Amino acid sequence: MLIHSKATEPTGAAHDRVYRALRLRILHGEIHPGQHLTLRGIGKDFGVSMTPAREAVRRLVAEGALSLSSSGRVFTPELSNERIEELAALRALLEPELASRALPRAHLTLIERLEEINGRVRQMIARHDASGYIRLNLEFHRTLYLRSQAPAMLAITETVWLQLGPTMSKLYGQLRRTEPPRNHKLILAALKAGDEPGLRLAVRSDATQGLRMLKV
Amino acid sequence: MLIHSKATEPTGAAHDRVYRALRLRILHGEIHPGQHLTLRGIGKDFGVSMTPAREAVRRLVAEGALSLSSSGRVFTPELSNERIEELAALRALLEPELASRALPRAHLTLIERLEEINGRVRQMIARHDASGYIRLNLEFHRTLYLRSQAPAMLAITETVWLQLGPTMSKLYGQLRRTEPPRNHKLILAALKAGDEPGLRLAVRSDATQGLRMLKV
DNA sequence: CATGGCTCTTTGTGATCACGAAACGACGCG
DNA sequence: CGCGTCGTTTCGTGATCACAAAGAGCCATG
Repeated sequence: MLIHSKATEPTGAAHDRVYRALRLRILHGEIHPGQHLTLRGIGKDFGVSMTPAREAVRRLVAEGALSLSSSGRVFTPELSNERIEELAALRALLEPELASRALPRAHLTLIERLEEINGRVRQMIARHDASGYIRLNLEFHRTLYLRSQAPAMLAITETVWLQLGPTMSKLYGQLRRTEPPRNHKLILAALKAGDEPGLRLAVRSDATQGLRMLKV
Repeated sequence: MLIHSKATEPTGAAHDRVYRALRLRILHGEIHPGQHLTLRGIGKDFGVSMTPAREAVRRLVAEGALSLSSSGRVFTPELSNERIEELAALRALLEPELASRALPRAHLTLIERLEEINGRVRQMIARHDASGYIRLNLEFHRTLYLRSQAPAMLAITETVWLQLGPTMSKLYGQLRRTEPPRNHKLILAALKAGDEPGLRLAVRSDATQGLRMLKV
């Protein structure tokens, strides 16, 4: 089997393609906590052999997005209460800092883009699309934090999101009521006003509020 | 080649053994920034094939300890000024929080152990052992932070150390003067006094002071 | 009906190989 | 003497295979 391989994807190595696809599925909460994955199954899904699948999985394990049992079986971790609180504390520590660094660089075009994303967040809430809600909520935050010009800090923050991914889907899947993104409005207001303490507070609240409901 | 394999190491998979060994070498600054590594070379060093070497390298790349060029060549990254400042800011953000969480649990036996480690840090400074200094300095911090019962936060902090590893070795290799660990004494004093703001300040200073000298 | 052992299947691990691309070196031309 | 060009070597990538261990299912026995 030496032919085929890409066929549709002109860029990037196979293991990287598998990694990115799996990462998005985990980040968007499309894989349930405790669900098992097999290297041969992943390889078959993406039309590659075990080798690239193994590398992608290893990378995700290193980032905390996946766990492996003593025998090497791979699965999405089920987070304990302490772990959830700790990851929420990390978000509360990192994200206000990122937002604060983005504030002096947040011009009107950025704010308008954030408002547009926020509108789509509202749509997802209205149609009870949990996965779409998570995806657009993260896009809202990432769009803001990208302005902070702190790639290492943003990368670490994203690994925290990644670890929370499967658990968050459980939360928003259970979430029945259509709660409007109040904290997002506060974030936008603080951005417009150049209110740094208010921005930090709003971001911190937004990062921690939802996770409080996750406690078993 | 189906025989041999372990022979000396009864526990753990081969890729994990390679990963841990490489990780320590990077963390202790025994690999210079910009130095190239080859999978076949790593495999030969550890008596394994390319497969476990590749997995170990991939994992370290995921943690930011190694970089790979567009063609897949692996090397320790040379950090830019902005990157160093950002990683220092991350240390300044994370480590005071870890120390603060450890404070209520820091009993006398822990403080005595920290003082013993600190004494060995002084020895390393006296004998101009850069690698040993880095190793014991990290052990000082990790011993304290382990008490905070925040494994995810500690793990992220260690990846920050890992990214700084090769660059730190350059710093301490150039460091001629025998500077005593003043901040470590401040940390120990604050721990004994139960002085939480003082502890945060001392830890923050210790995390950022050395890195200021690294700016090119 | 529960439980223990047995076999067959599934799965991860590591070694090896073919392939293409990048790096390296030397030679020759200007 | 400098520089480009071509052949050689080195390297990463992905596929495939043998192997061991863990799982799952099943039957027999208490």
